[in-house]
Formats: sequence, C-alpha cells, structure tokens
Amino acid sequence: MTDESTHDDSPHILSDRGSGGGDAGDASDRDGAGDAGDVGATSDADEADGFHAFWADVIADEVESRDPTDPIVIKGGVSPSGVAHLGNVNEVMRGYFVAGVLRERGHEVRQVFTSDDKDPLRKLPRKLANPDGEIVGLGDVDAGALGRNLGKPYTAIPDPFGERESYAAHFAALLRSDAERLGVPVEMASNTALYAEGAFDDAVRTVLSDLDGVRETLGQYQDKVDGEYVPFNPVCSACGTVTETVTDVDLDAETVEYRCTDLEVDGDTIEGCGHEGTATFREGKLPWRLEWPAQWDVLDVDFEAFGKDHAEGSWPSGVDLARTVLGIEPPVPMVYEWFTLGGEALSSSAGNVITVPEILAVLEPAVVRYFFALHPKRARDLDIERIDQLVDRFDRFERAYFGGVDDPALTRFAERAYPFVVGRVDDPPTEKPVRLPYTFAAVLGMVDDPAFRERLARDEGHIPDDAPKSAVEAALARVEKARNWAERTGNEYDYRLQAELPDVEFADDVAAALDDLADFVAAGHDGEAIQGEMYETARDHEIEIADFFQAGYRLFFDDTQGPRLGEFLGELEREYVVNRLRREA
RNA sequence: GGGCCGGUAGCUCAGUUAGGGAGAGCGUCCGGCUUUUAACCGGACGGUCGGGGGUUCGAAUCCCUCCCGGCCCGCCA
Repeated sequence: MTDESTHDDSPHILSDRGSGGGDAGDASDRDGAGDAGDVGATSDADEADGFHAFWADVIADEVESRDPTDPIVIKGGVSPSGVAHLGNVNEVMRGYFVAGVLRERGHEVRQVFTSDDKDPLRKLPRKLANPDGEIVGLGDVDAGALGRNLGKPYTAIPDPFGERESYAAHFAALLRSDAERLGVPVEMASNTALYAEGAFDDAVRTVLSDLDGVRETLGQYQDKVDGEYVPFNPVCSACGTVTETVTDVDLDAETVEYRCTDLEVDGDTIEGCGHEGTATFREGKLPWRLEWPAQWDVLDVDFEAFGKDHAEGSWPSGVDLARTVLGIEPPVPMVYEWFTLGGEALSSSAGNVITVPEILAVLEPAVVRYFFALHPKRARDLDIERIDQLVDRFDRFERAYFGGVDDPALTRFAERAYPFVVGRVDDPPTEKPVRLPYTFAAVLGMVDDPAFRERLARDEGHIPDDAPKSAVEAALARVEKARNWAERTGNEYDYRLQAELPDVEFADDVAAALDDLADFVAAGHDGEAIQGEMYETARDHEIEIADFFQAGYRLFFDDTQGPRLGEFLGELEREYVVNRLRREA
C-alpha cells in the first residue's frame, strides 16, 4: 500500500546525515506519526537534544519509533557452511549492543540467531573447524563422504567429525559456543527445524499463492526471474538434493510437483537424479531472497544487522517482497562494514581467518566486545601483529569511563558503551580494574612462575598495594593472553627463560665478568643494584657493555636480546641466577 | 557499465548526527631514569583530512565532480 521510495529504505541508517531534513515532501507521513508519542520518553542516559555518542542508541531510537510490541526481536544468522570466523561475530555482537540498550530502556528483548541450515552444500570447503574450533584441512576428514553429499541441505549431511547428528549441527554448535564465550546469550533457531514444524507453512502458502506478484516484484531485482519462476526449492525424495525445477503447484493439497534437475554452481554442475516427485511445503525451502523476509515474518523480527554484501542485493528486494507479498514491515536494518585482517580481506580459502577461540587466546572477551562496539560503518583493520594497540585503546577507553582521560568525545562514548562492553549494565563497576599494559604482560610471559609475575608487576607499580586479591588475579590473567600473542606472532616479546643451561662458550674476559657478577648476586642485592653492577663489571673487565648484556641474554634466554636484564634477574630465584651466571646449571 | 559503502599522521583510530581549535595512542627521533639494552617518565618531529571545484564570515563535516578500494546488480551467506 504505502509506496515509499527506496531511498527511505536505505539500510545505511548510520551513514545518512540528516535524513528527512531536506525534503519537505516526504518528511510528514513517515516521521510525523511515530514520533509524537514516545520520543521524549527515551533513555535517561541520553542527552536531551538527541545526540548519541554510541551508535546502538541511534538504532534503538529507530526501533522504538516503530512502536514495536514486546518482546522486541533482534536477529542475526549465518549459513553453517564451514569455519565461522571473527567477521561472522558481527552477526551476534552488533545485535548484542542494540539488545542491551533496548533492555536498559525497559524493553523485553530476545536475541535470535538463525542457522540457515537447509541451504545446500554447494562446494567443498577447503578448511573446516573441529569440535574444539581448531581449523583443520579437508584432508583430515572424509572428504569423499562430503563430496557425495553436495547439493544436500547441511542438516542432511553427516558430521565430518562424527559427533553430532549433522554437518549443520556441528557448525551450529560451534557458533553457539562462540557466542557463549563472548558472553552473548542467543536463542539458536534451525531453519530446517522451522520448516519441519510448519513455521514457514503460511509464508510458503502466501508466496506460492501469489506467483505473479512474486515474479513481478523480484523480477525488478533479478534478471533470472521470468514467467516460469517458482520460488520454492523442494528436496528430492530420491537423492536428497535441493532442486530448483518446480513443474506444478497444488495449493489445496499444499504440495508441489518437481523434477530433480542439475544445479549449476560456480561453473560446476551438481547432477540431479532426474526423479519426478511431489513435495509438501515442509519438504523444501524458499530461496534466500524470499526466505529472509519470511524469517522476519515468522520470527517477528524488529532489528537485524547484516554485512554490506546484503545491502544492495537481498535487502532492497527483501523490503519490497515483505511489503508487497507478505504484507509485513521489514525490520530496522543496519549494515556493517567488513573489517580486514592484517590488511587483507577475510578469506577461509586463502587461510586469512581468525576464529573466536583463536582471538580469545590473545584477548580478553571485553576487548573483543570493545572492538565490535566501535562504529560499524568504519573501514577498519584488525592486525594480530599489533594487537597490543587494540588493547591499549581498550585500556584508554576504560580509563575514560572512570574519568581519567582528557578527551571529551572518548569520555562520552565510554560513559555510554563501557557497561555494555564489560557486560555489567545492571551493576557497572565502581572501581577501575587493575590492568597491566599488554606489552608489559608480554614481558611477564617470558617466565612461568606466577609469584615472579606478580612481584615484578608490583615492583613496576602496575598493581596498587591495596588491590584485592581477585583484582590482582584478574590483571595477571592478561599475561597468558600476551604470552600466546608473543608465541603466535614470534615477535620481539617471544622469549622464554631457559630452564636448562644453553650450549654456549664465552671469551675469557666475558667469563670472568660473569663470575664476578655471580658473586655480586650471591651476596644478595636487588634488581636495580644488579642492573647497575652489570655496567661496573663490564668496565672493570674492559669489555663492551653490549657484549656483556648479550652474554647474559644468551645464558638466560638463549637469544641476543631480551627484557631489562638486571631487574629481571633480581626477581628470579637467587641460586638459579648464580648457578647460571657461573655456567654450572 | 549502473548503484551503494568506505578513504583522517609511519601504524591503529577519535572527530562527520550538531559547520568554527586537525586530535589521541603507538611507532620514530631526542632527552631523563647514577651506568646505550625493547617495561617507566619528559619533549620534539610528523597530516594538501584521497584530488579538485562550489556554498559559507568559516568546511574533515554540506553540495558537485574525479581518483582509489570493497560490495551489489549472476549464485550464495
């Protein structure tokens, strides 16, 4: 009915500047009705003039302006086709922030995540993830079994790892555990299950009852849609593949007639078996362009975030089909820009991916959530080599929340977003957590002894004297992350204290200097004194200071460089240091 | 070819909603911490805000245009 221009349905609502501000013509009917009642009653945390420092508030405003009925439904979803990487996390984390804001405003909110698992497996993935989320190659599983199942729904293909009921269930379980690790409670919904229980029956009936309408609308977006097009893909009862050739529709019986024909995928052909049969509305699926709007209808979706790949394809056609065929209003959309990993596009086939377990090996969950709290529309790069920069930014963001940074813009953003980032909306922290700078944590990661780590952190002033035990433990947890980072990247912090004496030899004068230093340490001195004595000893023996330090690094790290040596040695067990300096153990 | 999104310092990013000082952290350089050895402190250097044009007293911000990158207009999420 309401024939609004596509401009008004732009999913780029965080980019539109002053939308509706220019044209007097269309501003009246869209904004006028919704605004009057409830705009003034929005969040108390907002400034009165409607400015928002946090994008999730902008989205929440838009959702509220449509007068949704509780519970508000926020959806995300992916096809469980293979390795879920950090890019897919957008689908849950973006919704997490919007859900949090809406709950804070007093709404009941459900966050639903669909596994679009009735889609067919179109080609063999090059990489898979095992039940622990670790990436493995196709050679580690029965690739032949997968190859024989091309064209079948993911839920009809056995789990390559033999643990769950299907390929889809395997990857859906990984997605759920990813969300849980990030502290995001989501309701998982299986598309296959929704079809099986009849949830899509009404939508399928509506679509197949209005073939002319579907063809006319969708034909404006897809050239392949012609007078013969039928928007339903039955699953062949003979061979189990998803087919595309429907020859007749029987609305009374709620069935379709089909012929199992070939499926073209990327130049390859998945052969149909030629079987001719009958399928019910539950024994097939809608094509994506219609299935997406049907999900909005079935799940009553109020908001959905999606990648920019959908923005100019299935979103505009989905909006149109929702209104003209299904008779519903589409949800509030939000497009997120893709991020790059180390400057390159995420690509599972090229191996340029990082999974949630992998990122959580080097980052605390709050830091990952912080990354996804940043503006969704900005092009950004996630660089593992310099992940310390991201952590530094998080620490600064956290300090800003506690009023410790002279940066009004950052402080406004932090005051609003921080409680959601740390998952403490209802009882925000009142004391700033103790944090070790990430690179300092990497230095501590060079040794295993927890007591050593804590001593050194205290000596360097990173842990206040009155910090409670739990805060200290939480701070030291970062050391394991930073150590994993150093090992993964092999960077300048990737040193390990050598438990065994490295196989080394020194010139006589260097050896004599080491013996003198050993005597000094044995006499009992602190790290600062040892550091100073190293210079004295080198001078006494007329050797280059650089050579002497290098000898020390060779003995303790079997390397030519390392951390500030004297103070480091001062924290280690004295007997160990003395013996090592004497090259005895 | 058409449409959409993105482009701010060497790096990672704020600032674009609401036009007014071009900013932060890191890196680099210099200096300090008795003594060059990656942790700590201070300072400096560093940008045609992708280019050009326009509106304005004033533009990173609004308009036009061009360049570069990504995405969509086939399939698929």
